[in-house]
Amino acid sequence: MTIEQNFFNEYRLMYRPFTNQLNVQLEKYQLYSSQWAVLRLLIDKGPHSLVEIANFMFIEKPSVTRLVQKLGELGYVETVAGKDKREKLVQLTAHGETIVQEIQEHLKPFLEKALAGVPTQDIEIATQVLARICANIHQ
Amino acid sequence: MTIEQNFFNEYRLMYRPFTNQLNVQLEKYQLYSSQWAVLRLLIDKGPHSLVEIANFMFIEKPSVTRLVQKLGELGYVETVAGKDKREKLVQLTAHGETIVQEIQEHLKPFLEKALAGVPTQDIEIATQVLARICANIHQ
DNA sequence: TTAAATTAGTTAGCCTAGGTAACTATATAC
DNA sequence: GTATATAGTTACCTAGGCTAACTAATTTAA
Repeated sequence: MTIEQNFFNEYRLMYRPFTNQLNVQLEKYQLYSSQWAVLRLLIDKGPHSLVEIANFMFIEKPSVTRLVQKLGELGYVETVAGKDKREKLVQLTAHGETIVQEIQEHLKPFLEKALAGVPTQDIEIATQVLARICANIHQ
Repeated sequence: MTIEQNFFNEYRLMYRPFTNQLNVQLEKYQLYSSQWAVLRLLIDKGPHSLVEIANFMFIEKPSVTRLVQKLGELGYVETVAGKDKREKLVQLTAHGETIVQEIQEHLKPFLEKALAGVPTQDIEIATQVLARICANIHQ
């Protein structure tokens, strides 16, 4: 087994357990991890159109439509007119901003437990590796 | 955004694009990445029962049943009697072993391209980080 | 300046990769 | 010898995407 194969093996092995447990953490906010990813984007980088969200998350437009619809029903986001009549800007509601901050606090111990015993520097290196792969994959 | 949040952000962002492209690579062998993961386990660690595969991959028994059924239809694996009449051991067929080696060669450039520009040492660190998280998550 | 092409978003229906509940058959414990 | 546990299967459900085909608005080009 090469070092590359081993890396991607571990990468894949972690995905389900982590996502499942994250979904459990998010249950009390009626959210799934995919929806949480949208909220994270909005709080970190401000309002975005649906196409922008799709490009950022590397998913297709119809997937974004559903995610945003669900977040809208929960009252966490709202859409406002964009720079032309086609575009919709998605932004957090006041309630949404409060909830996102609450969730971030709620998730903190979970994420810290997941990374327990890992030196900060190693987390940073691993983060850079993942980002680099993402860039490599998209040419 | 904390360093932990940033790590898991990058982790999640990479998942779909990578899996989608891996599935494209595996298309000519009529395999999906989930099925490939089973073949990888069998070639690396020898024959396993369905329950063992489930435990190793952190998925449920019915999911393994389906994966193994599909691999059986393709002629890549076969099941033989286990240590009692309930247990089935899943092992690669002769054809399966040939194919797995062929696929590993086929995937090599793809995986290397994905990790292009990443120092070997950083890959190792990232691999350890992922393995540690996996362990932390399962207590 | 109108016709063709492009872009933002939606709807409908599909797929992968899982999951749970409930079952059968065999094995173990009391 | 009955109760419990274990290996595997079947049926059905869910998350988190996908493509194709559409509408409405905008831009390009003839």
